[in-house]
Formats: sequence, structure tokens, C-alpha cells
Amino acid sequence: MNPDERREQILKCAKKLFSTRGYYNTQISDIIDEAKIARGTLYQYFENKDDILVTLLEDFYNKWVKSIAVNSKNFNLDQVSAKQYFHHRVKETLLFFRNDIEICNIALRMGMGLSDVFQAIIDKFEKKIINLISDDIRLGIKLNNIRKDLNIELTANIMAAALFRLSYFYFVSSSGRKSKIDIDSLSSEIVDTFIPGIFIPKSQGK
Amino acid sequence: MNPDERREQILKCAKKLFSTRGYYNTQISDIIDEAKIARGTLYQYFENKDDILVTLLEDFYNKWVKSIAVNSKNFNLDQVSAKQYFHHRVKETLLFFRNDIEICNIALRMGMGLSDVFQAIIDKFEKKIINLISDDIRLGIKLNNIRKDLNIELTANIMAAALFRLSYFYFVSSSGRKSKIDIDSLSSEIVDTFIPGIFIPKSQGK
Amino acid sequence: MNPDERREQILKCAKKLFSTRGYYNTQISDIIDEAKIARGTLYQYFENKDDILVTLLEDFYNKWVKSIAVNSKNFNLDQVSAKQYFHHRVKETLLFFRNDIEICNIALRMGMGLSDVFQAIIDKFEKKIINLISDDIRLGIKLNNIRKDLNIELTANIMAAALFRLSYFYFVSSSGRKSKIDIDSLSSEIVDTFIPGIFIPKSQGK
Amino acid sequence: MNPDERREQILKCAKKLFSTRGYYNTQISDIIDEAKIARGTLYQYFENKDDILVTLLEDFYNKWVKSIAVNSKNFNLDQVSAKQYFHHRVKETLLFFRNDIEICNIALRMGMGLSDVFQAIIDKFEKKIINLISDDIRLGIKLNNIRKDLNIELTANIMAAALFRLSYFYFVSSSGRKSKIDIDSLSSEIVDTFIPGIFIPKSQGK
DNA sequence: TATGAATGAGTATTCATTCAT
DNA sequence: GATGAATGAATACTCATTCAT
Repeated sequence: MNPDERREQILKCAKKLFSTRGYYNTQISDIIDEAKIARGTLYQYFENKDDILVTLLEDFYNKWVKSIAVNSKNFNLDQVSAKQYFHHRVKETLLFFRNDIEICNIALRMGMGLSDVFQAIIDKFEKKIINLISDDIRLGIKLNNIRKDLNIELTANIMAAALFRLSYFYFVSSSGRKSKIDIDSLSSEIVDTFIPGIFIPKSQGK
Repeated sequence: MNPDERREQILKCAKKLFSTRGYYNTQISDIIDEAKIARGTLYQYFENKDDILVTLLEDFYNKWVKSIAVNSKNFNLDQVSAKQYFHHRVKETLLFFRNDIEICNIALRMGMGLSDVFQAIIDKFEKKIINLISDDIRLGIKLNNIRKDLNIELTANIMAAALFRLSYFYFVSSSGRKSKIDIDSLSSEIVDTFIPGIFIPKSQGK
Repeated sequence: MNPDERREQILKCAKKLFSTRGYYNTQISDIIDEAKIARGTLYQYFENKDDILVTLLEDFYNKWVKSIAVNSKNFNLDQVSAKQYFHHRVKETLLFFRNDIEICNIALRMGMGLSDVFQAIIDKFEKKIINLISDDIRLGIKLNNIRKDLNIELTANIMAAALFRLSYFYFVSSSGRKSKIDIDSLSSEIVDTFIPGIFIPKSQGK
Repeated sequence: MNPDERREQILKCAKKLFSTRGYYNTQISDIIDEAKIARGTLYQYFENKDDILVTLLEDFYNKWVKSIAVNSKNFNLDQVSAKQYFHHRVKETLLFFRNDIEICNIALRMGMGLSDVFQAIIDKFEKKIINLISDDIRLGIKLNNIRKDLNIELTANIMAAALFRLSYFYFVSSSGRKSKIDIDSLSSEIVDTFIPGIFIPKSQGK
């Protein structure tokens, strides 16, 4: 096995383990066991444990940037509708993620590795919120407010994701911004984004 | 300070630290320094480090369940429109999250505490994807395909969140389900969910 | 409950626990739980954990000394045979030990408190040696060398105890004595002590 | 130093310390200091502190079982007298114990490691009981009831050991047996076991 | 006297990293 | 390059003891 292959093999094993157990719950021992190499060998290819994850994340980032460039190049905007373009973008993104689920699991902070005890509670919470949204959608369908052909599971996931992300974005990461966030108008904007795609238009809407 | 207060104080300090540095980068020493208590005191209130996080997460979950119950009770479905109901739900959720940003940061897996090196790369990636979507939206606006009054930042965040979450949901967490996911139809469903709320309807769409 | 009673109660609980789990595997918490008193109360009656065991052992020693004095006084050597005197001594000793099994368990170093894992191995070893001696005795009975009416279990225990104790006494505790121990003559003396009480005399013994 | 040697070295140092100070008064730091190795090295060879003692005890047990097998094989029962056989067994046992005094000290529950304070009281008690028995033997000799050539120290130790062990055996370890122990007959059996080897036969016994 | 919250020195254990072979 | 034994700083956790109420 030549150096490059060995390096790839270590990355592959580390990625698998990081994605499954999380970074902090994966030990160097686990990686060398999985890769069937000696402890010292790993340190010939990577400076330290951090270096492995940094390499994985950088690789992921670079592939992503490259994939965008390729996708954009192969696409002639003049020949497709806006909808087709949107569809294309979404599809390419999903394909890119599906192509390497493990690294996505790491990079999208989905499997950053809490022990099972913690994960269980978080899973319970997420299930609860998805169910709650699903119930609301079903109610809307029953009351003839929401499209009957809606994929409930998918919509609930999008909603939950949007609320999580926006909470994080507006309350945590941009907490230093000048203007305070107005929850009321934020809610309105979210609602307005989703309603047309989900709700059945009413002739005389209240 | 009575036992209940002390317990709360420890939880508060731990939450702050977990949310800032992450669970694995927070040491017991950090917590007791922050709380200005002795090492042993912490272990009179919590079995171990895990127990602290579990308590925080359980508390969060329970508060969430309780808040839903309260919100549902105070709301008379007959007297409001579907849109008002939707708006109410979204607003209450955002308020709940904003009310305790730290725990959300932990529970929503946003601040699970990676060291700065990793965080930097992930942030770079997220910024990239948000920018990409924003650029697409701006292009759509320029081409008169997308509503001019759209909150670009918010929409880009929702899109990104949806794509992350759905990738995780369909490729990772439900990887055991019977039917394979068809990326094409999944993309279509996503596109259909968003288009009506974002795009300007065309009489004769290209 | 008056102070003396409380003190006795603590000693009683501690003795029970020390005897069962051993000194090092019994915590102050265990004692106060068992005695149903507060942590601080214990320290009003005893200086520290050591003090409790020292008190128990000293009490035991003093009772023993006293019991000997009483037994000796009540016994008129002129009116009994040597055998009766021997029998009396043995009986009184056994009665004294049986009267407070827990403290004996501690003081006779039988239950000085190893965790179960260790105890299991030691028990296995002791059972093995007792069985081995028992088998030898049975063989002797079969070959008509040993009295048929012998209590095998009791004899095997005496033998094992003698060998353990003498090993300790001659090899460990008196290892500083001038003359080296001659194993051959030591064995002969042991054998000579036991043979007459166990073996069947032969007309022409080899 | 190869792995096996290192392992042996650690065991040797631990055995020495356990035997001298006792298990609970020996720290990992003491062992690594004694073995002149790093903290982590110890944990490469043993799972934890318990594991070291378990290994020592298991080794001891296995050596013992093996030694019995060897001794039995090398001995032709047909060519020796019962007394010779008995002598052989006793001698082999003593030799085995003397061969590794430290582990015996641990396994025979003689040196399970109490702090000096406790040990002092127990020693006082044991000395007292040995002296008492010795005095009785001397009295018997003076009164011409007991053999003049008796090794008083050895006999007193055997007696004491027998009484300790039997108390433990009948009052503690077999406390679950059906029939209650009759102290009187137990005493008689003990007396009968010892008298022939110790006492001078009388034509007309008092 | 009784209480039990608070203390912190002490202890076992982990695990990334090094380096001689 | 590859190996894996050795390292030791870092860390979680324990538990006898104190002391304000």
C-alpha cells in the first residue's frame, strides 16, 4: 500500500468513526484498530488528532466548492426556466450530500458526537416537534386549509429545520447585530414564505 | 443559599459553559470556578458530568412540552384563521427558543462545542452555502422571477436548513426505511414547497 | 436517646458494616445511613473513622481480657481433670467468639473487607485446601490409618488453620528471629501434634 | 525489557507493597514509583488496580493447584507409611507457602493491610491469646499432664489458629446450615483431637 | 446537641503523543 | 516507513472532615 493510499485509508476510517461516535468519543486507538495500522504510523501521516478532522472538513469544503463550480459551468441559464434552475440546484446539493453521508453527518453538525444518553433526549425532542408540526398539517388538511397532496413528513422537517436554524441564526450567531430582532415580523416573514406553497388559496381569505 | 438555588446555580453555570465551549471542552474545574463552589459540592448535586447535561436537556424537553400544552390551551381554533394559527405557532416557537438561547444552542446541536479550528471551517462552509443561495435569489430578483420584497438572508437560511435537515433525515436517520429515496422527486417536492412563496407567478411561464 | 445510647448505636452499626463489607469498603455515609443520624452527629461521638474501629477493637480486647479473668476465677483447678480444664477453656473461648461474631469477623482478620472479586478467589483457594485435606483424611480412614469416628470437616479446618497460621508465624511475623526455621523439623512437630489424636495406633508402626 | 518482563516486574512490585502496606493503603503512585515506570505504562498491562490484585491471587491459586498435582504425582503411596505421607504433605505445603511469603501474606488474609493503629491492637490481642495458651501449656507441663518436650510456641499457635478458624467456620461462614452448632460437643471434638498428641497418658486418669 | 451543606486533598484512570528499535 | 511500548499531563470522581445554623 503506497503512502497516498494509506493516508486515504486512515481518513476513511476516521471519517466513519467520527460520523458514528463523534469526534470526542472516537479515540486514536479506535482509528488505528479500524485502519489496522500501528499507533506510530498514524502520526507519520497526520500531525495530531485535530489534523485528521481538519483534513476531512477541508476536503469536504473543497469538494463542495469544486462541485458548485462544475454545476454552474454545465448549466446554461438561458435555456431553462427559473423553476428548472431551482430544481437543478436543489438536486445537485442533495446529490452532493448523499454522495458522502458520513462527512455530511459531521459537517452539518448532525453527528458531532454526543454519547447515546444525550442523543436519546435530543432525538425525543426532535421527534416531538416534528410530530407536532405534522399534527398541525393534518389538521389543516382536514379543515381544507392545506393541500391534500402535501408530503407531511418532508414539510414538517423543513419547518422544524427552518425554525431551528433561524433561532440559531438570529438569536445566537448574529446576536451582535445592531437592530434587535422583531419576533412578530420575523414570524410573518416565515409564514409568508411557506403559506403559498402549502395552503389552499381562499377566495375571501380572513 | 438553599439546595434548590445551589442546584440551579450549577446548572446555569454549566449551561453557559456548555453552550459556549461545548460539553467536551468544558471541564468540571471550569464549572466549579464559574459557580465559585468546591469540587465536592458539585458532586452533591449531580452524579457526574453527564448527569448535568442530561438534566439540562431533560429540563429543556419538559419545558418545551409544557409550553406546547399552555399555548394550545390558550388558543381557540374557531376564532382565528389558518394563517393566524400558523403565525401564532411559529411565533411561540421562536419565543420559546429565544427565551433560553444557551440551551437551544446545545439542544439544537448548533453549539455542541467543537474547538475553534473545526468551527472555523464549518462556518466557512455554511457562509458559502448561504451566500450561494443568496446570490441565486438576487439573480432571480434581477430576472424578475423572485419577489423583490423577499428577505434574502432569511430565505437563504431556511433553504440551507431545509437541505441540511432533509439530507440528514433521508440519507442518515431513515437509512433503514424500505423504499429508496428518489432524489428527483424529493427535489421536486422541495421546489414545489418553496416556489409559490418565493417566485412571481408567470402568466405564460417559460 | 441519651448520649451513651447514641454512641452504642453508632458502634453497633459500624461494627455490622465493617464486618460485612470491611473497613475500607464502608463509608461514613453508610454508617450514618444505617444509624439514621446526621453526618455531623457522628463526629460528636468519634474523632474520625479510625477512632470508631479502634474503639471497637479496644472494646473487644477489653471484654476478652475481662472474660478470661472471670473464667479463671470461677474455676477451681484442684477439682477438675486436665482434660476438663482444657475442655472448659476451649468452650469458653468459643462462647466468647460466638457471642459477638461481627467483631470476631473483624478482629480475627477474617472479614477485613476485600471486595467480592478478591474474596471469591480466596474462598476458592480455601475450599480447595480444605477439600484436599478432607480427601486425605478419607483416604486414611479407608486404609484404616485414621479413626473412623473423626469429624472430617472440623479436622480439615484445624489442619488448614494450623498450616496458615504457622506459615504466617514462622515465615512472616518472626522472620527477624535468629535461627532459621528448619521446615523438616517443623513438619515433624506438626505431624507429631496431630497424629496421636487422629491416627489409629499400629502394633508394629513403620 | 520485553512486555512479559515488564508485566512481571509490575506484579512483583505490587505484591511487595500489597503485602507490606495492604491493598487499600497502597496507591497506584506507590506501585509506579517502586517499579520506576510511568503512570500510563501500568495501565497498558492492567485494566485497573483491582486487576493487579486479582491477577496476583489467581496466579497464586493456579500455582497452588499445579504444585498439588506435581506433589501427588511424585509420591508412591504404597511405599510409605501413613505418617510419612502426612509428613510429606505438611512439608510440601509449608514449602509452598514459604516460597512466596508475600502472596501468602495477602492470600491467607494475614496481611490484608490495616493501618498500624489497628494492627497494633490486633497484635496485642493475638499475643495475649497465644500467651494465655502458652501459660496453660506450661501449667500442664508443671503438673505433669503435658509432654515436657512439646514446642510450646508452635502448639499455642496451632490452638489459637484452630479456635479462630473454627469460630469463623461454624459461626460465620456456615451460619446458614440447618443444624445449630452445639458448642459443648464441638469443644469435645476439638479437645479429643489435641489431647492424645499433647497430654501424657494416665493409667488412672482423674 | 444535632444537622447537612460545603470543602478540597487525594486518587484512579484516560488518552494523545513520542521515540527507540 | 512502520512499529508499539512508554509517557505524563489532564481529568473525573471520592470521601473523610468541618462548621455555620
